Amino acid sequence: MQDEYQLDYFKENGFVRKQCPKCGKNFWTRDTETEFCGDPPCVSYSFIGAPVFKKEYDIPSMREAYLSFFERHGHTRVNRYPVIARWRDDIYLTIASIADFQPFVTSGLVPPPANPLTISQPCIRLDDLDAVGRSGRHLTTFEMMAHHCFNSRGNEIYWKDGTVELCDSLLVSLGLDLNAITYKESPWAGGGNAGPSVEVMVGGLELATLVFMDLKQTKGGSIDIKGETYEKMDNYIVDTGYGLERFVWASRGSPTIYDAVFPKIVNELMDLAGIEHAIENPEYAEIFSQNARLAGVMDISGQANLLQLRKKVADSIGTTVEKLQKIMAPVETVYAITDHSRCLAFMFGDGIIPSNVKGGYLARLVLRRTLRLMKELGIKTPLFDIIEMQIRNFPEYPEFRERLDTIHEIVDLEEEKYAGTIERGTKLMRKTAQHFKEKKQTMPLGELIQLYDTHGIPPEITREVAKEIGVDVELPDTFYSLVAKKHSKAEVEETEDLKIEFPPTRKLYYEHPEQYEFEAKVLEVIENNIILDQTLFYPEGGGQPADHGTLAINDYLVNVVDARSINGIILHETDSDFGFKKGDIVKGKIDVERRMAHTRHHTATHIVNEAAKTVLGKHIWQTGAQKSTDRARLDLTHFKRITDEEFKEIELLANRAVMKNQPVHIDWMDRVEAEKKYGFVLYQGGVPPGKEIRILRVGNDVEACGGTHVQNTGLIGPIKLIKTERIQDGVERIEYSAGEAAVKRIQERDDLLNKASDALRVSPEQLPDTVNRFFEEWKDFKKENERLKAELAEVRVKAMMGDTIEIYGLKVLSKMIPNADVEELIKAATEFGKNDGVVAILASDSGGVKIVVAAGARAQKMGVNSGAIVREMAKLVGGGGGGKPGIAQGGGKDVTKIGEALERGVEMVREKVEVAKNKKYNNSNR
RNA sequence: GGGCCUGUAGAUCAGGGGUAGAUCGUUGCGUUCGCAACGCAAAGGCCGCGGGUUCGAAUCCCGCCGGGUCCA
Repeated sequence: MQDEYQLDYFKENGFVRKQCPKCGKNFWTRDTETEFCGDPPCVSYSFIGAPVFKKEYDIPSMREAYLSFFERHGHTRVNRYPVIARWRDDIYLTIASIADFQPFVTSGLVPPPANPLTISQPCIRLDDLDAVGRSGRHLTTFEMMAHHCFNSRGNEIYWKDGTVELCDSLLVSLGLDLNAITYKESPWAGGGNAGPSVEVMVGGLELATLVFMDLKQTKGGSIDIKGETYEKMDNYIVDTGYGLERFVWASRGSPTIYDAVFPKIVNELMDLAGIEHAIENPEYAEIFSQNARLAGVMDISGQANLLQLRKKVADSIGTTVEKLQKIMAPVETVYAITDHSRCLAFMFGDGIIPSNVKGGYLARLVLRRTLRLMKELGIKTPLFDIIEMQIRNFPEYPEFRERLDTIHEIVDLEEEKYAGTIERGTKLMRKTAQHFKEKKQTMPLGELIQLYDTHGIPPEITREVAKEIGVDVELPDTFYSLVAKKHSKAEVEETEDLKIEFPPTRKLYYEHPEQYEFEAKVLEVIENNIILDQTLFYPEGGGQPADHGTLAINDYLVNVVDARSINGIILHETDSDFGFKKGDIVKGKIDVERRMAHTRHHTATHIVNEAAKTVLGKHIWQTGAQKSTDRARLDLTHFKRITDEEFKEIELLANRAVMKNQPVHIDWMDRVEAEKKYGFVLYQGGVPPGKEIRILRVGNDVEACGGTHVQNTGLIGPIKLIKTERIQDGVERIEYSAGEAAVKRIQERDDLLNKASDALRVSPEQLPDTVNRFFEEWKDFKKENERLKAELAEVRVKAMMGDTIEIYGLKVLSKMIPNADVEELIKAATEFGKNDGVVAILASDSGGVKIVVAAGARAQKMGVNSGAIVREMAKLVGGGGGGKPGIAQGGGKDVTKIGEALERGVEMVREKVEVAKNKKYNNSNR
């Protein structure tokens, strides 16, 4: 690997290769005096208070300086991509500039938008969330300035030498002394690729990383890195990343990156929090500088490490940890809020919708964290105001301002939701804490994890409430990592793809969407799969299921039950064995009805999507769609439930779009050109591979889409929305039917309505009122019934009072009440039980056997247990029962045994009382 | 995508196989010149929906619908 770093450029420009005596890593420098690799902890920051460039920059001027430098050096400037990586399914956020070009450009499948190119890509990384604000250098959101160059064998634009030379020239153009640069060797691997790389160190700060990506991970590859094997790629890529914020910081030499990058916002927030931030005060500035220097050489992710940092800083400036903590903590919190709100501005500006899953969850995570930090400082300003401040501070992102209203609504809603969670959580915590207080126990860790995991109660709140209640809690620093441990990682399944080498199947379904029969030559037969040279069979894709149909030679015919596309080769799966051979000419026929239903639903999906966007707002984005013959569904990001009115409006607009009978335009376009013209909104339904993409336009909706579509919207027929469903927080699903399926759906609805109104003998118009009336009446009758039963019970009790027999001074009633239900028996028995020395044993024959026994207080004292009596009696009638000593019920099936059971009940009373008496007698004799 | 929690009176929640409860709110009565407070009383429940187990389900099991929350 070390040969990889022997660049001609280094040799020709007087560089020397050295090994760092501290970390053992190799590095290149022009300055023979340089001893260490230039990377903390081997060295510490030297640029603080000593800016490295000839002038101070802010974000826009630095970005412009960079991009125009590379433009002057033959690169094409490319617009930034969104921070939400919508074109990828493996990551939610754009974490690096190269992410913009993965996977298709880097794999060579799709040409880059320009080559070489330069870009300044906003990125979000939440890995070091805890360190943000404290370290003086960590940010969740940063712009990665980059120049990329995509080389292929025989067509190299520039490679390592050119890259390092460009880096040198850039730094010189900014006024840096070349001797100050150290290029540290640092092999890079990630995401299935790898290659040599150098880190560009200046003043102890890593300003950039230059990666030379030329390896891909392959089973059995010849190059071994960290236990994985790699092989050389045919295309090799210059992947650089220059930290815009770090460049600005280095140009200013301020104590923290936050003060360098957004001084205005930091100051405003300091004011809001009532903190004096006298960064001009030398003494104060020195504390922060020292903190940043020391933080630069330490890992400060856990509480313990933070304390260690505090100690070091306190020692070095001669103060106590407590005093330092008092000064640092609030300021660090302000820094964190500044960073987080900027992160949120980007997330929401690019249209992320908060959710409990996926990317939306990350937005919620940051948002809630920010709210907690604000609460800590007592900042009462609505979070939106701070985000708005950020957005107004980015003149270079005008697109964010257009979304302000939606962002306002979303943020306010999220703030409300969080307040609700905290309120519920606090209550629950109080209850739980009280419970442990009463038991005089410490609240165990498991309980706290449970509270956080299932109810989202952060440990800060837990601690606060515990203090208030006065109970001890077990709360370690590593709380969050313990929570993380509780959740095991999901296994990624690997799909084995079939290795087949054929020319791509000619797609007749695109060329002749109106045809249903075709002839083709059999190219290969693999088990039940047939590969043809051309086909009308649409393979499953874009949420549209595969076509079914038949393949035939003369009279010999087989059914096609599935069609799949693998790298452009279409496999036709058949349901039975067949005698087709390579070279046969077959006649294919697709199931027209099935195809038409799919086609209608597919075009309808685009129309519903457009209608939903009009009704709900521009923020909605398709997250999934599925079509079938009788219905289709569309999942959309939306931050609240779709109301009935909106539902109807979407349906109406969709049908209007149909009735306009608009043409459906389908064009194959160069991918780069299409992206330029329409933007990423093209990729609602996913990102298709390839240089050319199929662009579908219906009305205002433009999407890359590989499905089959009608030629004019009128052919869709009616679109009937069926229902909406909230499949996740922040994602709404709309279900609908189109064409014949819609007609059937409407008819089904009518049937339901008719059946319901027929049952009540009213017309459908009167159904709501009538149902309402019936329901009200039913409730009234129920109450009436209950009252009457109570009354009846009273009457019965009076009437039966004379039928009791005396057992040891207890009045015992044993009676069968024909046709009485359990409730009546209970009411009567309870009524009896109110008379003190009474035991009521009642039974009835309604729906089998029902038994109820009630015993008054004195009877219970004398040993009568209703539950035991019922259990015994119920056994006789072939059932079971139980209850409390005062009242119990049970039942069985054998009606003929009722009399016997009643007798047994009376007997039981006698036995119980006798047993109790003897016991008492024995006890008193002891 | 994978967990976990949850749905009971207008609101907040208890109960967790055996007669559906508490607090607040509502209404009426009492006390008061009136109000607040207080005292007494009452009204208000398909215990989310549909199945299953059981003599019996708000309670246990399964499915659906709704809400919450964590992880990647």
